[in-house]
Amino acid sequence: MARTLPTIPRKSASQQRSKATVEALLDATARVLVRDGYDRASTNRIAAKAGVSVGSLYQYFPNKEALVAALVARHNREMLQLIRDALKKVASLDLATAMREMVKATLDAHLVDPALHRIFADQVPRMGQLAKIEALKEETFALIRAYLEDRRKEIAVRDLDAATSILATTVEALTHEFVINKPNALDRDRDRFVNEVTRLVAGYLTPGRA
Amino acid sequence: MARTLPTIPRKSASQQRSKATVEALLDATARVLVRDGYDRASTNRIAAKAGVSVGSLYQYFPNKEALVAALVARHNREMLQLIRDALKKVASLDLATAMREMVKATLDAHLVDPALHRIFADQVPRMGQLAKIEALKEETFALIRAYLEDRRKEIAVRDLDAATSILATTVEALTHEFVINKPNALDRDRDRFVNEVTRLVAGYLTPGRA
Amino acid sequence: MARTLPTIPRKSASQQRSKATVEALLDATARVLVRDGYDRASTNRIAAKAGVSVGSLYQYFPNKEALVAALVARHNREMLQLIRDALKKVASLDLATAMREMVKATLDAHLVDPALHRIFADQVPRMGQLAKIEALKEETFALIRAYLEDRRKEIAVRDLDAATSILATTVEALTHEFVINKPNALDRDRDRFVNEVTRLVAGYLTPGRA
Amino acid sequence: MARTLPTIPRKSASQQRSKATVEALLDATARVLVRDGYDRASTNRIAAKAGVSVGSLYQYFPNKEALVAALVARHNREMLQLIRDALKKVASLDLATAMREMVKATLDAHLVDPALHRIFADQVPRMGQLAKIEALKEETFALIRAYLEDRRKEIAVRDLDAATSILATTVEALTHEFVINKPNALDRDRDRFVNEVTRLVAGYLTPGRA
DNA sequence: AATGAATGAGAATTCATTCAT
DNA sequence: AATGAATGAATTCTCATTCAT
Repeated sequence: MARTLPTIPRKSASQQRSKATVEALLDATARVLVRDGYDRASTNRIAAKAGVSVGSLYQYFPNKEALVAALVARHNREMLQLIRDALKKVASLDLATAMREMVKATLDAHLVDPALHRIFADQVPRMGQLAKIEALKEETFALIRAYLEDRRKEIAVRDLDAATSILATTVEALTHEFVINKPNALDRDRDRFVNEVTRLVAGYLTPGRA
Repeated sequence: MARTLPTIPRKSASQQRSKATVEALLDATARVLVRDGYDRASTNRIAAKAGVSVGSLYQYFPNKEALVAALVARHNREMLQLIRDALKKVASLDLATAMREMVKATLDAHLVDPALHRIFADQVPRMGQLAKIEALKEETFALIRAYLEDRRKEIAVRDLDAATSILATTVEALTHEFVINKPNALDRDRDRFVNEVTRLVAGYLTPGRA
Repeated sequence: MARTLPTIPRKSASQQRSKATVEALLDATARVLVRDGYDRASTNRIAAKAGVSVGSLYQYFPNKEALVAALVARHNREMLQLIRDALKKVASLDLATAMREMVKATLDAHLVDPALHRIFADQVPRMGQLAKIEALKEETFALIRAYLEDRRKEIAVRDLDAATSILATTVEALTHEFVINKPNALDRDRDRFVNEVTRLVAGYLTPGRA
Repeated sequence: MARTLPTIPRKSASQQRSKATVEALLDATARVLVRDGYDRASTNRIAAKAGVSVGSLYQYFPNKEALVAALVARHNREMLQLIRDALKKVASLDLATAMREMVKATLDAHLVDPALHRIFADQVPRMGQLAKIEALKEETFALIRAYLEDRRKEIAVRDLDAATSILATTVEALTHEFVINKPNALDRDRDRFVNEVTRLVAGYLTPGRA
């Protein structure tokens, strides 16, 4: 029997395969990290879980850090997408409403994969490449900052950079704290959390109004 | 006349020796962590830096985690002491002033040993015993909460627990963020940082007043 | 004509490699045990002697105990094979002759590698997995028991299990004692040893006949 | 108040104290061996259990092996005493009865401290000094041999040394096997065990009579 | 004599990474 | 490109023994 000739161009096929392998590896990394913790997440274990040989892992990632960094990046991209979408819709809204949407989006972002997020926060050392994967922060900063610029007149703070930092950090930290350490409070009353944080930051930007 | 009995108990000599060894080990751990990072901080390296044998290290700490945990605890205790002292003096002061003192104390606490603090934040995995040691922040919570209780009437937030969480988390996170990622801003204008954070939290507690 | 497919499966190469490594490790373990004793037989030393890295050792054996257990098992299997072969041929023979063959086979078994056998007896702690590996002597028990069952009528002992235990233990212990502690006696007069032990056990099974 | 002068001569006092310490150490060794196994029985642990400092342990025993050897020796002495007493009374008795008494005494000896005996058999490596502490065997051999000499005429074996070896080894091994691996059988029917073993060895010495 | 802190060689084991097939 | 066997440096931890007090 004649061997069937491949109908799909080789390159494309292998490109697709590559992509699938990379995704499988990232998925496996996430699962192993969550299940076993960072310290027990060896490259061999991850490759096995991905149904791929260690050799293949190193075909796509030069070292363990790069693998984890890629996963962090993917996770951040997913979170960022939510923030981006939310802030896109907010341009025309008043400050308080805009802040509320931002808080909600941040919360949604943190709920994308809380278990994985927790591992990143608690166990993955932020050093080397990992230290730099703060792209999430940077774009969030830029987005917020752009919105505030638009509303400059309504805002009581002169130094927009500082205000943006404070805003972003506060919302991020409070969301993180509650998602990680007080998930029950959120389950019970998500709206109250959003209200309070919104009030906190809105009050900061426009004192006296609240 | 009977031979004078030794007034200093026998044990004290070796007890002092023990204590010195433990201190040396903790100091060495701090130095090695800061210099080499968590991953390169092996027990042998730490013992060597402490001028002590590995055996001695394990005489006092059952494993590496316990050693680092003890250091974290010591560091936290030092930071906590500053917060405690500040809040002690604050009982009779008005809200805004009290908040300002709290922010200043938190900042001082973070400046006790920023390099070490950064290692803890970035590299030391929070698992096992380490996860629990954050419990020291429970005392901060209690202290703040007690103050707020006293001033309950002036405060616009009903749920004191939630308010305390938000307050503590916000001040801690902002301080951390600026100490770690924007040290220059602090060097340039520490007062402005304190002002802004104070305004943020005071505004949250007593809206309309600011 | 289509390219000839490789007749030898890909895997076989690496499978053979694996097998060779395992064999090399077991051989090295035996040699190191005999030369240096159990306590000095470190996994690193064994790996070195096998011309293999420690890592490979742990690829195939989860810990030192498993390695030694595998060696004990291999040794027992070799010994058992001799017993098995001997008892196979003995089914139709009379009791005294059968016992003699069993004694001879046991002696041969103990002479497979007396030095190694001595290490096992004297130095290898029988704990954990090792404790269970003596289970191989269960097959000896079963073989003997089956033979006795066949000859039940000629035997003066009612409880066959007890008789088998006594038989097996006696022959084993005497052989061990002489091989280990009185090798000269055996060198001088192997037949006398066989005669005496045979008489001992045959007399037990069929008193009055001897 | 005047210090009471010691009424008991110093030397004797400290000699008694020494003896007590040594006993405490041996007792502690036995308990730790049984509880934790040979590998986990460290000198520090033993000293602690004995209520004595490690330093003191080394005052009385030059090294760990000597300590264990002393314990083995003490245990053997206790066992031997039983054998000795039994064989003393047996001089005038006929072969079968004498053998029976010897088997019973051996069994009693093995029941002195079966747990400890098992540790010695299973876990304590017989090397160095330990290899030589077969004094038990040697004296037992001598005692049995002396008895057989007396009864030479009734015995069918010419080589008394060989016969003694076979006798001693057989009884010892069977007793050991049953005490260690078939304790239930003994609990149920101790007499049967004694009967069978007696018959085995008596039949060997005086064939045709049984 | 006793104490117990200190020692440090050495053991088991892991895991990121390489490379022959 | 994939495979997975092999590598070996590095790490944690133990424990018999010593010795200053």
